[in-house]
Amino acid sequence: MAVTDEAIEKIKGMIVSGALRPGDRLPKESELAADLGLSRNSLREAVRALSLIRILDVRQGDGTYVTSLDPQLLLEALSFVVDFHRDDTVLEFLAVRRILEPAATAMAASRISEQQLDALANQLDKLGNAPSVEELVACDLEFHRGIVQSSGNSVLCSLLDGLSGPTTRARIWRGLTQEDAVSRTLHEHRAILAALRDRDAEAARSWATVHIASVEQWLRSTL
Amino acid sequence: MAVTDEAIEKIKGMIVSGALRPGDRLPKESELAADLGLSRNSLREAVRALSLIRILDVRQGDGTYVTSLDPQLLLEALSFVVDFHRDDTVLEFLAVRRILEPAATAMAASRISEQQLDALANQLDKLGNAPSVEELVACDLEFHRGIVQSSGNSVLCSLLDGLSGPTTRARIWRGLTQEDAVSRTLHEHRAILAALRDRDAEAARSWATVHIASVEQWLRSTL
DNA sequence: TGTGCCTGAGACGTCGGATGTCTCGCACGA
DNA sequence: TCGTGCGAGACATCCGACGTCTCAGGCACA
Repeated sequence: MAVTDEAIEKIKGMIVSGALRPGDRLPKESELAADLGLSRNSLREAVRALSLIRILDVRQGDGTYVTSLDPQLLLEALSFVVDFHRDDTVLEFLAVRRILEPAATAMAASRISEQQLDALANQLDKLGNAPSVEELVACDLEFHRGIVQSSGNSVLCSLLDGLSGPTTRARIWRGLTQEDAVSRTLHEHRAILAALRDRDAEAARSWATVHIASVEQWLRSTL
Repeated sequence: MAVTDEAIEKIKGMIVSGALRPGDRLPKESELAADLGLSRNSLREAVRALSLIRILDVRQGDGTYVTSLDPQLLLEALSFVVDFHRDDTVLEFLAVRRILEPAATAMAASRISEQQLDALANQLDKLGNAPSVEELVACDLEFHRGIVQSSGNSVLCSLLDGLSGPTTRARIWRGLTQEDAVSRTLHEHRAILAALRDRDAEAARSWATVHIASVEQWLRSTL
C-alpha cells in the first residue's frame, strides 16, 4: 500500500480508537510526518483527502484539527458525491427519497414545534402564486429540510439533504416547469403542513408520498 | 480559495460537464498541473482527495482515470465516513436502516429470482444452530445484502451497504450475544425468506421491520 | 511464424528543501 | 486598560530529483 494510504488509515485509526478526539489538534505537519515515517508532501496528500470529507479541518497559520464528526458534517460529503451522478440514476435517487421522506415527515408530525409550523407557513405564504423556478427550487428544499429536521434524527436529515442536493433538485425542476406542476406542488406542500399541524402522522406520510411520487411520475414521463 | 481546492472543483467540473467521461484518462500530472496553473504537488493533493472518494482511479506507472462513477462505487466512500461515528449515533443509523430495509425487502418480493431465493435458503441452512459471533455477523450482512440487491435499486443497495457497514454491525452484535437473540434472529431470517418466496411484499416488509426493530430494542436496552 | 523475454519510455510515488502567507500571542506604548 | 505592532509558528505552494511500476515494442528462440 502507498505510504499516503497508510497515513490515511493511521490517522483514521487514531480518531476511531479515541487517541484523537473531536476538536483535538494534530501535531504539526513536520512532526506528524516524522512520526508516521513519511515526507511532509505525502502526509499533506493524506490530510487533504481527509479534509475533503470533513474529517479534518485545516486552518492555515494555525494548525490542523479533528472536526466535530457530527453526522451532519460528515454526510455533507455525500452531496459532493451525488453531484457526479448522471441523469439516468436520478430516478434511483428519487426512489430512495420516496422511501425516506415520508417516513421522516411522519416522524416529524409528533415532534415538530408550533414555531416551526408557523415558520413553514410563513415561508409558503411568502412565495406567492407565480414563483420563478429558482425560487421554487429554493423553497422546496427549505420546506422539506425544515420538516426533516423536526424528525429528530440528524443522520436521516443529513442523508436526505445530501440526496436532494441542489444539483439533483435543480435538474429535476428544469424539466418540470409546466404551470400545472408548480401549482400542484404548492398545493401538496400546504396539505403536508396541514397534516403536521393536525399531528396526523399517517396523513403526513401519505401526502409526502403523493408529493414525491408525483414528481417522480412527471420526471419519468419526460425522460 | 486554496489552489488545491480550486483544482478539485475544476476536475469535478470537467467530469460533471462531460468533458471527462467515465473511463477517460486524465492528462499526465505535469501537464494537468500546468493546464490548471499549479504545481504538481498541489495537483496531487487534489487527485488524492478525489481518489479517496472513488472519483478518480490512479494507477502507478500507467495513468489517472475517471472511475465508472457507479452509484455503488461512489457510495462505497460512505462506509469510510460511517466508520468515524461514535456509539451514540449508532441508534440514529439504525433508525434510518429501519426505514430503508423494510422498503427494500418489500421491493425485492416481486423481483427476486428463484435462484436467489435458493441461494439465501442454502446460506441459512449452512449456518447451523450455534454459529460464532463472527459467522453470524457475516451471515446477517450477506443475507440482507442479497435481498436488497434484488430490489433493483443500486443506490438503495449501496446506501444500505454503507449504513450497515461491518464496523457498525460488529459493534451492534458485540452487545447481542445472548443465546435468545441469536436464535430469534435466525428465526426472523427464515420468516423473511418465506415471505419473499410467497411474493408477499407486505409480509416481507413487516418481518423486516420486526427484525430490525428487535435489534434496535435490544441495543437500546444495553446502552 | 508464433511465443516469450527483455528493455526502454512514460507515468505515478516519494522525498527534501525553500519561500510565501496567514494566525495567534505577547510586548510595548498611549 | 486598551490598542497596535512585531515575531514565532504553522500551513500553502512550488521546484527539482530520483525511485518504482506498467506497458508496449523489439528481439531472440523454438
